[in-house]
Amino acid sequence: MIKRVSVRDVAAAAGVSVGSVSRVLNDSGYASVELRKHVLDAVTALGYEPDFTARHLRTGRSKTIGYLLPTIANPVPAAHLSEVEQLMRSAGYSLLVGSSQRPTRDRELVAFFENRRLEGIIASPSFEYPDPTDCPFGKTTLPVVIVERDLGEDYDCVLMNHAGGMHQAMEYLLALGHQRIAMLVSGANLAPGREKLRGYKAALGAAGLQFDPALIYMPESWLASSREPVQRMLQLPSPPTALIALGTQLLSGALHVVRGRGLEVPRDFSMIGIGTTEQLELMYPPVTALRYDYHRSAEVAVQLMLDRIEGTAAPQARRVVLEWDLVIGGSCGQLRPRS
Amino acid sequence: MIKRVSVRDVAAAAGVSVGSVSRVLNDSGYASVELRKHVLDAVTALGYEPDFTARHLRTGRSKTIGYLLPTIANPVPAAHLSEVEQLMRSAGYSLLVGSSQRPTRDRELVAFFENRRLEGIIASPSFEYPDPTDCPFGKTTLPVVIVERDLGEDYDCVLMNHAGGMHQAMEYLLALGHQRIAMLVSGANLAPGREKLRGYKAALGAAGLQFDPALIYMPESWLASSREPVQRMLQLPSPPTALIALGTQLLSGALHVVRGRGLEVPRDFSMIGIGTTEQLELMYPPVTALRYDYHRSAEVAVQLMLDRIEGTAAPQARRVVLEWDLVIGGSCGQLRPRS
DNA sequence: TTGTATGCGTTATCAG
DNA sequence: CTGATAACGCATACAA
Repeated sequence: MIKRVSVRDVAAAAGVSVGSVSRVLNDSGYASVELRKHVLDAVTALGYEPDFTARHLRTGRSKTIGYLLPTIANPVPAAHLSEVEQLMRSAGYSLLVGSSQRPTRDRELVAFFENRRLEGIIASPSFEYPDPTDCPFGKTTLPVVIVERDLGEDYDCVLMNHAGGMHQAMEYLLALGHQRIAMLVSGANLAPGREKLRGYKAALGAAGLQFDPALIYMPESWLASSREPVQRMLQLPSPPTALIALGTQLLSGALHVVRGRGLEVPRDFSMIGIGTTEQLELMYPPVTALRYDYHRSAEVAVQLMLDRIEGTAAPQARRVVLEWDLVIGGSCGQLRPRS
Repeated sequence: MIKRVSVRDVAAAAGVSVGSVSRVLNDSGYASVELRKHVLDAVTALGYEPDFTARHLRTGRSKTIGYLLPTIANPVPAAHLSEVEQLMRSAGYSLLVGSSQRPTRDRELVAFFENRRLEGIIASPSFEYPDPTDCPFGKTTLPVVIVERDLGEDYDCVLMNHAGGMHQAMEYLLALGHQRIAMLVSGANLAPGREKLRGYKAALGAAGLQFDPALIYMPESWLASSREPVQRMLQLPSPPTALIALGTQLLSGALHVVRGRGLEVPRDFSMIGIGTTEQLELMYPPVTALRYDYHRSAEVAVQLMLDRIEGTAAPQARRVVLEWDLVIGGSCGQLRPRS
């Protein structure tokens, strides 16, 4: 443990009291120009920087928030985390990151964040806790902002209009004449997956079409291959003529199977994918896709959190729903009669 | 600021002194069974948990380390971060994450980590600072472990044998008869890219072949498309017959161009990629690739760090170099005479 | 074996 | 306007 310069050293060097040093540095209370100068000179001379921990202990403000997510290895949440980290840092806060891996650890991490006196939690838990009494965030007094999960009306949250995004994608394909449209989405047990399925069904219903479970593939894990299920779908008596794959891996697997069967995109088969702006720019040929604006989502999450911390927010929970952009590429075509 | 239970409350409830409470909880000094029982009962009754910050201020141990990287949005470092976070947490440490984005911010983050009295820094800086006097880690007294960067002999570091990995890949292709082998690698300015180029040249030299810069594409950014450069290469008078693309995006772009020119893999053209175990499992058709064991790398980084923190490490810096596995898939074939 | 008292580095509340 | 001093919650040297 190395000796560091403290307020006392500064006070001694400046020939003033510790209280005065603190007042100058925090612009609290009064300080004559002369005294201020002495203090500031001593500060630069000694290279003094106030200690974060001591300040935290005294003021109760840790200037740190926790970010809880299932795993940082999943690139989409990781991109969100990255944005939040930047925005929070420019607002003067640090990020303590916790990956829960297992649902049971959601709870542990919240307890841990609380014990470290963080000022808030931004979370995408690995489970949605339908029973509010055993929700990990139920007892905490910390401000909580939920991202991409639906934990009910009690929490500030920012989520995407997955149903609406899917609806857009479906309407686009339906307008091109497609009627047998497959859907590949991961995370059946969470809001994003559930809502997408809802949007899918709604669009189908609005078009007066029947829902066929054989055209749906919803793995729980984001690490899942779509090759076998797509293979199966294409062997159906009445195979799909279009496919919506909301996952990079899901899309590439499907693309491979489709091409392997001699189908050409978009002539014989239409596809819609998903991705961030960066991912979509790299795809070639350009695929028609829902574009995820993780930057905007992060912005909202940070704003909700800061409003809570500063206390400028109304007491009731706020729900912000963001829309998807359907970016038209070249992977969809008019349905052609089967040969 | 809500009132929390403190040692004093526990002491009062147990009818003992604060010192005794502390001793019982930390197993330091003596404590009779009876006293211990009283304390423990009071602790559970009140739900007391020692305050992290106060303990930190008192003991000087923050039980937190900083992880510095260019951006969490890049999936490969993010996977590494994810592993480190888990391992560190089971060792009782938290991770404060900082993405530098710009090289100038490497320095800011180190200062910040120092100010918060973290116990160490695991870093993949965005620049390698050839001049040791202006290295951001030069002045810090914190233990530092460098990941996937070469900052010289003064730092503990864990890196991959990129030259060796590339050498393996080259030998494999050379043995198949290929002589014109293209190389696509990002990060020309950092150790991973630089070393891969070195391995490439070495393998070429060992085989008595000439180095041709026209077969090299080394963008600085990990977000870069390989389509145009590969297009150019295939139009050369003497085009490559094989290609090593060490990046998922680089590979998929190249694959698209190659197929677009009517070449079939592996019959007409051989390719070698890169990825984590999870990524490789999802690729289809299975591609021959260098497998990155980020788990192992994280393990080593954490061990190096813990050895430093616990002080069990020898004073001199340790350099751990890990090998790549060349996983044979189905994307490479014997060179066939040109038609 | 246990209790008391001091200090970690701040900020904040008082007098002066 | 400024200086002394008391906390914040804990660990520990020392006294009992």
